[in-house]
Amino acid sequence: MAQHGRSGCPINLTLEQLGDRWSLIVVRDVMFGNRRSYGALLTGSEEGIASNILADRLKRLTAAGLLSRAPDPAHRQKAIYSLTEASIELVPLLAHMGAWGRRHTQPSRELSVRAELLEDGGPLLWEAFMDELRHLHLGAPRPERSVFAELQSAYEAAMTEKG
Amino acid sequence: MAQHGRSGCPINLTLEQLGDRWSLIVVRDVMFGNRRSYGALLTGSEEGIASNILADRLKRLTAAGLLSRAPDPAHRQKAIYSLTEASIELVPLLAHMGAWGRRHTQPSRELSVRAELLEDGGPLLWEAFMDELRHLHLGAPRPERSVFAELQSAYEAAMTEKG
DNA sequence: TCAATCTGCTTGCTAATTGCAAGTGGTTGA
DNA sequence: TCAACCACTTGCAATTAGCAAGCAGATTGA
Repeated sequence: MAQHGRSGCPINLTLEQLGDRWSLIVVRDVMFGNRRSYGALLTGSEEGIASNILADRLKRLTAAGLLSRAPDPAHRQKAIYSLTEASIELVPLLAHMGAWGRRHTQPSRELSVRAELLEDGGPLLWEAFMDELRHLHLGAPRPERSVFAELQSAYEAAMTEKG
Repeated sequence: MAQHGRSGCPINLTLEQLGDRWSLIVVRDVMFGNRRSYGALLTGSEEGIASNILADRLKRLTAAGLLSRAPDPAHRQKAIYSLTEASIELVPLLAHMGAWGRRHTQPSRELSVRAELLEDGGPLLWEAFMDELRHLHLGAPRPERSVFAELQSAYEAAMTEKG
């Protein structure tokens, strides 16, 4: 019952795993950007994560069971990171974070369209997206609907519109 | 459009405000524990927050518009901290964090009952709770249902059961 | 075949943040 | 009047963040 942490409160325990400035950014990029390798996460990073911090977070998240790591058959040096069921179940949390941020911070338009879509779609859309992530990361059968493609095309449309 | 932060992504901006180990703990204690003063937050802290960190977080959260600060008429030195509309709208986020923590960490039973109630109640319960918080913190009219009392009695029942 | 490049990290180093312990100075109640 | 109280500060050591450079194995191209 008594865990090593500060308290047994589930909110606190979640915060102990994810309560820092970078862990959820990494999860977000794997999840919504489908960036699956160290290099893709480093160079694609909107926020400019430092290489040592990325390396550290990949280790911690893997140790915590939020990412899994497999060798890339096409490139012996490379590893492929995948979401786990635990991190896939962060979808509703990230959707709410996006929704709150959209309302109470000053986000840029292009980077908000996905959050808006997720918010409007609600739990039904989240479930569909989670099913798709289970296909992409856990080898589950491919679902009919591709929320990922919907989010991506909305994002790209907003990007070209911006120019 | 270009804000001072790392990027304009709403998830990132939320993380920049709340992505640390203590900010949401403070909000949680004001929200669910109705701890409204520095002393109440310090001595009631389940996780044992340090006094300087509490002082720092109260300042930051107030500056960010997540708490408001008013003098206590009964005690000139004291201040009363209240939630704002922005922090009241964190209810769904905290509910999801509790739900995720219940599933993917090892929380203690007593500290999980409120999270369980919130999870089972869903968005309808969250809205009722938010209405009550608007009454307690923003002076809105008192709603009929007191989710606060429901959560509290469930928590106390679990505590006496534990002994 | 072999040099150039790429990839996934590591290593130094400095600045900022965390957290403990002790202190400070106004406030209150007897 | 004075001891207890209360809301913070301050000093200091330890951890963490973040920049810049380096490095070894893998791959690519001529």
